[in-house]
Amino acid sequence: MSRAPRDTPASAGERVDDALRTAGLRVTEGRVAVLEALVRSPHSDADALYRLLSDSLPTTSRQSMHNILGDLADAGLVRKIEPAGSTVRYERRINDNHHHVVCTGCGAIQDVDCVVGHAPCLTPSETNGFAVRTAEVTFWGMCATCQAAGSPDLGATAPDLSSADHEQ
Amino acid sequence: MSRAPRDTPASAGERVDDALRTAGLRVTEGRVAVLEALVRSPHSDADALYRLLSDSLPTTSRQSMHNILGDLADAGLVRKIEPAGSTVRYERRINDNHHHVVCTGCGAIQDVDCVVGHAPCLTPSETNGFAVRTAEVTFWGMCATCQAAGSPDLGATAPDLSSADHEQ
DNA sequence: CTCCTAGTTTTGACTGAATCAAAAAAACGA
DNA sequence: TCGTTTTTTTGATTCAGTCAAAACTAGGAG
Repeated sequence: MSRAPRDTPASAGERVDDALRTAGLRVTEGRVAVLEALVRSPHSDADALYRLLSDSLPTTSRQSMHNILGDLADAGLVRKIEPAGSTVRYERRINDNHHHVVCTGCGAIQDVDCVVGHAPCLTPSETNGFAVRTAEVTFWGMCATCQAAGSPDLGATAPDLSSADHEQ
Repeated sequence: MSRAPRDTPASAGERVDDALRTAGLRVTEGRVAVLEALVRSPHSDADALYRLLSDSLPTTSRQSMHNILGDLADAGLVRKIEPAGSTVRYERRINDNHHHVVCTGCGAIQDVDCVVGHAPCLTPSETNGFAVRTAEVTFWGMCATCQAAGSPDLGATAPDLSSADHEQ
C-alpha cells in the first residue's frame, strides 16, 4: 500500500507492530487487524472478529481467526476469557487484573475494575494443598438495556447465591 | 428388588426421593443415581457420570445424563459450573455460595468455602448500569499431586495477574 | 534488490460436547 | 389396574474448536 511517511496516522499501528515483533511474532495484516479490532470491540469471539474483519481481509477465514487469536494469546498479547455458556472471547487489556460482569439477559460483557486496594476475598480460606496463583471473578446480572426491556433472565450459568452471605 | 422394610439403609435414598418430589420431579432410578453419584464424585460432567453409572444402569445413555442433569439443574437440585476450558460440571452443594479452585495441571476441581463473614470484594466498584446479582470466583493453581509430579502448567485459561494487586 | 526458508494463512476434513425431536417406556394419581 | 403425562431412549444435528497438509509471505541472508 505505498510507503507511508512512517508516522502520519500510523502511530497506533506502529505500536501494534512493535508489540508483535517484541513478542517474536511476524507482523501480518491479519494480526494487526485483530489487535486493532479488539480495542474497538473488546470481548469478541473468533466468529465476531471474522465478521468484523472479512470486509477488509476478504481472503481470511474463521480458522485464521482461531490461529491468530491462539498465537496472540500464547504470546500474551491478548487475554482469553470464557464465561460459562459463552464461546471463548478475547480482550487486549492484559496488564491488570480486572474482572467481568456478564449480562444474564443478552450475554453482554463489561469490564469491572478490580475492587478496592487489596483483594481480601481473593485469598481462599483453605486451599487443600493447591498452590493458588490467580483468581478470577465473574459477576452476573442484567445490563441496563435488558432491565429496561424487561428481558427474561436467560439463566446463563449464573450461580444463585440468594441464600448466601451477601450483606455486602 | 423386593420391598425393603422402608427404612433400613435407605435413609440417604429417601432424602433424595423427597428432594425430587418436592421439586415436582418424578422419582426415577436415573435421577436418584445421579444425585447420589454427585455426592461421592462432585464436579462430574455428563460423560463421567455416564461412565460411573452405566454398570448399575445398563440401558442409560449420555443423552439421558444430559436430560437428567438439565432437569435437576432447572429444578435447583444441582448446580452447574463451567470453568474455562472445561465441560459443564455439576455439584450437589447448592445452598451456600462456595467457590472453586481448578488445577491448571490436571483440571481437578475442589471446593473453596467462601471467605470470611462478608464478601467485600464481591461488590464491584462500578457496575456500568448492571444490576449485579451474583459473583463467582474461580481460583487457578496447581494441586498437590501435580506440584509433586512437576507437571507442566497445561495453561488452562488462567488469567495471569502477576502484575496485579495481590499483596496476599 | 533478490532469493530462501521458517513462520503464517488458507483450505478442508474432523472431533466432541451439547441440543433437538420423535418414539418407547415408566411413574404415579385416579 | 388403567391412563395420562413425564421421562428415557434412540438417533440425527449443530456448533465451536482442533488437526493437518498445501499455498503463501514476512523478513533476514546473500
